[in-house]
Amino acid sequence: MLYAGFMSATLPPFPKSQEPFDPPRLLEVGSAPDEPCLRADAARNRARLLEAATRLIAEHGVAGVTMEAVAAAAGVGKGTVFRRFGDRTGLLMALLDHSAHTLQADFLGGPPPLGPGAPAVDRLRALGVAVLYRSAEQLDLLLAAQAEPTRRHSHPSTRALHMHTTMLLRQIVPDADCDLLAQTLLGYLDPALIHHLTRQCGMPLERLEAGWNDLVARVTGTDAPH
Amino acid sequence: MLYAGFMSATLPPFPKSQEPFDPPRLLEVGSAPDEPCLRADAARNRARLLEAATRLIAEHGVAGVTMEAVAAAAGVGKGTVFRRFGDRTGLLMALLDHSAHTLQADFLGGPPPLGPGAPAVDRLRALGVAVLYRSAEQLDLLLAAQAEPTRRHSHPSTRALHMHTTMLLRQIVPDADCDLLAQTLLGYLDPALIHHLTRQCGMPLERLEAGWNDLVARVTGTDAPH
DNA sequence: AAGAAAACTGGACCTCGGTCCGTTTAGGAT
DNA sequence: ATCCTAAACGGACCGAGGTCCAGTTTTCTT
Repeated sequence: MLYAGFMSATLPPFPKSQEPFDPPRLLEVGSAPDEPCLRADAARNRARLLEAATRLIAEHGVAGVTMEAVAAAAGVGKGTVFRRFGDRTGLLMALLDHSAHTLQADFLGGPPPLGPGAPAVDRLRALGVAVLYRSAEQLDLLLAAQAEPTRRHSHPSTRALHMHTTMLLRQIVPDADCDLLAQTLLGYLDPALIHHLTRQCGMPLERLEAGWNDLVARVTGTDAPH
Repeated sequence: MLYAGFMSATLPPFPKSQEPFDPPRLLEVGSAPDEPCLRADAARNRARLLEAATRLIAEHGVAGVTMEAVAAAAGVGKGTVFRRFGDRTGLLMALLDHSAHTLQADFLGGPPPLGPGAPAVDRLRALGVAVLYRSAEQLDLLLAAQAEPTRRHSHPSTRALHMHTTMLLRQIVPDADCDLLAQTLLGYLDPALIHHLTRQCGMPLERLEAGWNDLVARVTGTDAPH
């Protein structure tokens, strides 16, 4: 959605297909029934590739996920991997897609306090904690998937999280610049930061969790929980 | 300071030199008179390389700064560039070193409100604004120099900024987890975020500045300025 | 069923960051 | 002045990400 423009612009008469890539359709709420419907062989190869990548991670860690290795392990050519996922980041993101989608479903339509029904502050608190633990779980993958700085904030799942946070904030502090406030809050949940704090500084997750609650309290001007 | 360990560990009997690199000595306050004192030729080449890199940026933008191109432009071998700066990030960082050092001198010993003498809250506000404008100026370089997520928070200049921020916070809200609070605040000043907000969302710097002041007010529980 | 367009495939190829190691040189000691 | 050694040098080399395009397969149309 950022490259599509210039990509198709650069090949006037030729195959004209291009603009491949995996549609990380996330912003839609429920499970979208309208899969982009890949061609049968393409869908099969996509599945194989994801499976191969997962296996490689299990065996050699994220660093072992070489585009060539994945291709080989899946029994396809390298070009196929790139056509499907765009680049390495795209492949790794695809691996994270499921958990991202789950999280999203949870805060959009799941049970309170994460989902609708609870007061906004509580939802916000729950959101941070949920993200925190999910990130801690998949930290390596998240770090590796971290796109170049220019794209970080454009990824659909990031956008969705940001939109949701902004919306919650607007219910709590309607007069603030909730857009910026949301960015700040989410910054606290950045995988790189979590990595630094937990693995390099040795902080336990509980402290980060407390820090989140405190942060929410300060930023929204509400009381800390309990 | 993170690699030194394992690097020297991997070459037992050999040249044993290694652990090359540019000492980004930043944490020392004044200008350190004890340069690591490179050999004459090394110092000359270092200067040439930085100059060449600067020229390349001016001509082709940051993307034009290829290690090989820099080496060629400086009339040295590629190995020399790596020996001096470790990797591309190191080279780019070195380019930023001067402005980083200036900023640091300013908040450590410059005139108020940035330097000592003003109330801590004012210093904190001034700090954010200063960082904001410096980042906006050197945004491309900062983005390109952004190290892999694992190292981001270990860089000396980042550490220094963090330490200083923590210290200021401790004077304002002694009972808070100032370490985490500082991380949050600094997260707001992350180049990637600034890039996103100003260039992708089209926000003017003034809004970011206001956002910073508001954030400081909320986090420290003080009043917004004016 | 046949034909054509669209989509997909695979691997040769390119670039660039990073490593290695045999050679050269600075500069202190004798 | 000479020697000696640690330091610096440079460019061949390697691996990985990413591009390209000629050839193949699927799917749609008639």
